[in-house]
Amino acid sequence: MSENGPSEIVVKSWARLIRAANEALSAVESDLKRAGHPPLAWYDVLLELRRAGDDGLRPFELERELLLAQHNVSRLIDRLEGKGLVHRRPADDDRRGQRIAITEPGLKILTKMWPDYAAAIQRHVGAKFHDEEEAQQLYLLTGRILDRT
Amino acid sequence: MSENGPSEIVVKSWARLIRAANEALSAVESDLKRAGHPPLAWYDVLLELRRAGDDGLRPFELERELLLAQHNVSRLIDRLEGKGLVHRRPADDDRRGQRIAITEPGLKILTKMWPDYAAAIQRHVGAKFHDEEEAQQLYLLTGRILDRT
DNA sequence: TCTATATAAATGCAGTTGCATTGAAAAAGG
DNA sequence: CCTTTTTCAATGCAACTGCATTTATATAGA
Repeated sequence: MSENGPSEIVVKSWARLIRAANEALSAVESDLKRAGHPPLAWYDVLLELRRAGDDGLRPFELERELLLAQHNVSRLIDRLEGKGLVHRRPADDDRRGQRIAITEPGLKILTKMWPDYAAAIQRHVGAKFHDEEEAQQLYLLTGRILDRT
Repeated sequence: MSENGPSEIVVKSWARLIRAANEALSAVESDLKRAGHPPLAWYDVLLELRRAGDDGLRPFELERELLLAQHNVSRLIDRLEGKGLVHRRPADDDRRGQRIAITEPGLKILTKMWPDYAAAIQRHVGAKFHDEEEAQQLYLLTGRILDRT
């Protein structure tokens, strides 16, 4: 699969990949919004921070994990901090940097969002598969695109 | 696959679907930009318009085809018109509406972009597959999510 | 050590998107 | 018909994103 031009079927699966991801994402986002939740990006950040524990993460680590641009992370954290969901403190081993940790209210948001988020995933993605096998296949194929072996 | 909560593998394939689409899309977009091309959204619009032929399309038709918000289409057309790539004229059967058609320069953009676009698709998606079979599978699975049978 | 280079993060500005509203014309319903 | 509702498209405003630049600190190299 590494000849010159893309085959017909590659182009078609490219188009559908983009479209399916888009549609699923907007559907899920809109469900969440309707239920009064913050945008998904917030969930992603908070989830990473919960995983990281009390020490939190450096902004540039978040950047790598979430594939966001640097300035974007900077301002996303601004907003989350503004709502009291995360906490900024200087990194004690690098005076250029800081360390972002999740707060109690931040943890609450995560648990409050999850049921609706899970339901939306099931509704807009899970329910479309005929069996678990298909989910597994999609997992594998998207893994290919992400170079996960 | 339509029980209550999403299974583990559904959640994981959801996450990868979004991420793979994102990464592939930004990689392709960045290739195009580096080559001096306009954003992919322009390509999509122009492609639809070329398909539609001389009569062009109504903005709301573009909206449906491309899954864009109404006001977004409106301004996207503004920009394309500004560059002379499309042409607006009043719809003769509906005085509220208009009809958008592609221009000669618009057609040129399409043909100029395609080689680089195709190469980018191949590089960031096609090359990742082990065989055509896998592309076919992804096509099918994303089709499921889009409710194409 | 002292200078040059690289990295961490913030910020100003422009372009884009989302949201709500508006204006106009068409379709529907009495 | 005439009123009400719906549809098509544009626009003002706020939020967000991308891009380039800036500030500060750390690391590398002469």
